[in-house]
Amino acid sequence: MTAGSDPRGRCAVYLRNGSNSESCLASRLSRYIDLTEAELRFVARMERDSRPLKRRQAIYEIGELTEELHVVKYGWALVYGAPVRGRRPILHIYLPGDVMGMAEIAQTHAVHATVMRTDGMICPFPRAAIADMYAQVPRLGALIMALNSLEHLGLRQRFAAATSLNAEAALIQFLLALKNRLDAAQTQETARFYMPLTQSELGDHLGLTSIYINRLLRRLNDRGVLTLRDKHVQIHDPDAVSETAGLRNDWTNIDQSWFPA
Amino acid sequence: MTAGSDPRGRCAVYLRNGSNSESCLASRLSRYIDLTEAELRFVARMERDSRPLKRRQAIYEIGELTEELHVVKYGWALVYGAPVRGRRPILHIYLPGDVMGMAEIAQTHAVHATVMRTDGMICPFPRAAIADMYAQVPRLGALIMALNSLEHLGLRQRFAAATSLNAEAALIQFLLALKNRLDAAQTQETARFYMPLTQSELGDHLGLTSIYINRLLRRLNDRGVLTLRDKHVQIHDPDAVSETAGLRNDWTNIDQSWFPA
DNA sequence: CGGTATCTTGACGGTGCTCAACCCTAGTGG
DNA sequence: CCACTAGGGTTGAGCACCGTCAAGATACCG
Repeated sequence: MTAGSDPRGRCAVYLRNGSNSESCLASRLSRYIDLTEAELRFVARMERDSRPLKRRQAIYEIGELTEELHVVKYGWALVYGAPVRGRRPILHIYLPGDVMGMAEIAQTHAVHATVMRTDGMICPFPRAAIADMYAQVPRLGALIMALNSLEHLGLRQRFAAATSLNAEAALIQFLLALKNRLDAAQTQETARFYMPLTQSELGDHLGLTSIYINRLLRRLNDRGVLTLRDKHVQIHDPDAVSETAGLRNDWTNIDQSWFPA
Repeated sequence: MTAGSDPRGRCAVYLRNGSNSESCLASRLSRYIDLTEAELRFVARMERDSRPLKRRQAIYEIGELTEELHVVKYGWALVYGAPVRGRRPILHIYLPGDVMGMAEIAQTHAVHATVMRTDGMICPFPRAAIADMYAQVPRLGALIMALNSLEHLGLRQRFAAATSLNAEAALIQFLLALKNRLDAAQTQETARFYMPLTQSELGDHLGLTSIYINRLLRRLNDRGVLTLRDKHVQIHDPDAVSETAGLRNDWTNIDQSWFPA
């Protein structure tokens, strides 16, 4: 199985140290550093237990006690904010290889709901493992922290888009950012990529109505910029897209100069 | 000097362990945990060097090499995104006691510009100190991480506001969230609080024009909800405000159950 | 095959932007 | 003391982007 063949984003990639792994987290981490044996063992322990989930199954409900974090082994998960004016904003999208719950690690109870968007598999691990990680495999802790900061930066970017771009540019920027993330997770690498969200969900994520999303997609399709069909996005005019989006790709490189030895 | 007397947010509060400190960071951290001697020493080292800055002085320019993080000792700092359509979005507001640069710790060069909004004082410290902190004073590292997650959650909240609230509710929510943060930093504790941003800056932060901000403020003033005059916000009708904002206050308590001993 | 979710298209209206003035205050220099 | 400037606030007229409402068409799923 080659990377990208499974729309849900299963991972089966070769790590740099020669071994291979079905762990999306390990493969993603090894994109940035060569994992030591101890680090690989720690990651394996984080993914020891795994739970298959169906589409629409909740991982956290709002207000629920959250004693564990989760690694996404495969599948997509959506983070929903509290309902407001009859609609539920989608605050974040978790992809395979992501660690879910870092943003809420200071809370005893879930602030937002997290729900599987596709069938998938997730691996629960106790919150205290984060502290253990810093003590036992500090370089891994720093890397996880760095990846979390990428999530933070991505959110700032989306915030900037929501506040200062028009709807079309925001939509294009979202699709481009998604492609960057999928590429960084090594599950896809083409101009055509899997995107299972409905137009209504796109609207909830971008703060637009599904009706307007529909009109935008039609317009972009008619102009030959990009196509969304059969849950796959195909970018026909990457230059036009990159230009209107004006998006940095922060997902490919991270600075390790401050990492502990 | 009592807390809140200085509009710029100078700190001179008594720590729980009996000593007192001029460090906003120490006072803020000690709001959550009783700092040990070693932890206090570490914080003091982070604030050893301090640099006075004037309003409008840049801390980071976009693209600049960032070898250091900074603690805000007093004053406000604004994070500006790249210019887009002639306007520069304000992505974050740093207040006294905040650690600046955590969101960009994975980048060698500044993604966003950070500029002093008021005169102030900041304390640079090397990025590697973050890694040292996890090694030497792990509980402090976990706390800083938790505070960073609060910043992350706050951004999610603002994102939700930008995408699913109308302009009036977004403005009210912003002011309320600001009050929560100021209260958590123990620099203010009243219904009236310092807010030095111009209407134009409020617009850049909320994705609205200064003209519309002006109309909204006038409307809220006429309805007796709140007043913004002389750089101070006075909330007259807290109930109406809380209701339209529907805002959680995550800044008062954090979960320490997973902290290392 | 029935029922539900999703997509599509049209007509209309409102929130919030644009453009264009004008005012007020503080600061500066003559 | 006053002219001049810059930054910020205030208000009006007009309009565009995008939401709302409504109705069908299509695809998915039991």
